[in-house]
Amino acid sequence: MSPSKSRTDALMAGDELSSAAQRERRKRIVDATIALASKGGFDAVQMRAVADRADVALGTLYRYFPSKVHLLVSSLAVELERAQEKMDRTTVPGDSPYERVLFVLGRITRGLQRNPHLTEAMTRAFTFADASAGAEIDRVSLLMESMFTKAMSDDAPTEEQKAIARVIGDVWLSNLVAWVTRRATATDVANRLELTVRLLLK
Amino acid sequence: MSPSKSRTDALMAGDELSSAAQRERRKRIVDATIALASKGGFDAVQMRAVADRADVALGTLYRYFPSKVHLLVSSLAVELERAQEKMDRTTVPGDSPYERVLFVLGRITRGLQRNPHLTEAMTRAFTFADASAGAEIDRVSLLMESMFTKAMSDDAPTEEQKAIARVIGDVWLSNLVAWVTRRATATDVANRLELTVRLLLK
DNA sequence: GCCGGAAATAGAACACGTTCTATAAACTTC
DNA sequence: GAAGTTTATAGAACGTGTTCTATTTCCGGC
Repeated sequence: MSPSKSRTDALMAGDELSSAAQRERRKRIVDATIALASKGGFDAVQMRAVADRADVALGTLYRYFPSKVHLLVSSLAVELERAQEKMDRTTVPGDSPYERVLFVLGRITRGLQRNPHLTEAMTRAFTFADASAGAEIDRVSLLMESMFTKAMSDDAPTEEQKAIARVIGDVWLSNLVAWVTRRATATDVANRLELTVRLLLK
Repeated sequence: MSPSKSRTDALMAGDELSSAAQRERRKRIVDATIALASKGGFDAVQMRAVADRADVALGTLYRYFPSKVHLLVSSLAVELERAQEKMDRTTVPGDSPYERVLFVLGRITRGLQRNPHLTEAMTRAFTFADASAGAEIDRVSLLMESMFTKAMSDDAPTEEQKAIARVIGDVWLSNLVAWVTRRATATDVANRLELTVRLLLK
């Protein structure tokens, strides 16, 4: 089914690229993706345009990322990691898990809403991903989960906390999608998230 | 943006087609869609193949459903309505909302899992839909919400119950997608749903 | 029955994701 | 530093969703 799997996976993992030139190419590709997505959303991330902008050949792009969905989900992971790092450098205010989770949620949500096109591109790729992008999806899911468990407590999360974090993640994503597709306003999203977290943590 | 909107909407609404021939065409199209999706999932629902199988021209197909996503989401609505009707004829067992919701959830989930390809096609279309399919999406969302609120109580749902139903719907969909993309087993899904409903209703 | 406009048809055409081919450049290893 | 291998390049080619065109069929009002 996928003859060159191991090589491709190695390239996708990203941390372990043989040469500096390759790490650079990869970065240029992700940057181009984010730039195009920020400007025009999912549809504007056209593989030929990404290749052009990143100054690589189309074939090279496909060697690094086996599909548009992989590309966008990997970029989402990159963005979430950035957000996570920023969050780690912040002291999250609030006395209860409820307050702290809401703070984190609000912060990230507003961050994403500041760049609607990018958010649209990434959430659509994320939810459209098929089995072949399972690894990337799991990576993002774990990032999200840990984001919320960290907000609940500094200690290692309990199973229940993980479950709560997953539920919050699901609701969060679904509301982000609703916002992106104009079926919900930013206020709707904030209200629903607040309500959800209340149901789960109060 | 969409010059022929009103006409298209009329056709899409489906209940109000001018002639019997048109209602028939529409039904043939949805049937063909479901048949193809059942056999090979999202990718097998090719517009030319749907048109062929429904015995309509490609242009006609597009007159009735402006995109593949509209087509699949409308089919999902049809299927959910069927499930809802079946459920309405059933007396849902269980003394608490918790038990009753779990029953409904388990029933529908197993129903969908009996036809994995169809489920894959529909959930992917649903989550990939963009703003232009907002109406269809809302229709399906409402169906889902009412499914769960009905399980909670026979009376008109409170705001809190609606909120809970929405959260359950979000988690349900997300787990269905995880199952469809092989990131979760049927058991995983059942466990997570149970856990979620417990958190919300116990 | 006939006419005019709407709807349906067959099929070409186009756009973009993806794959393939042939060639060139960049590396490894000796 | 030359030979062989891997990686990158340019661009053609292909598949499928979507749109367009020209023609034909259908349907409601006369």
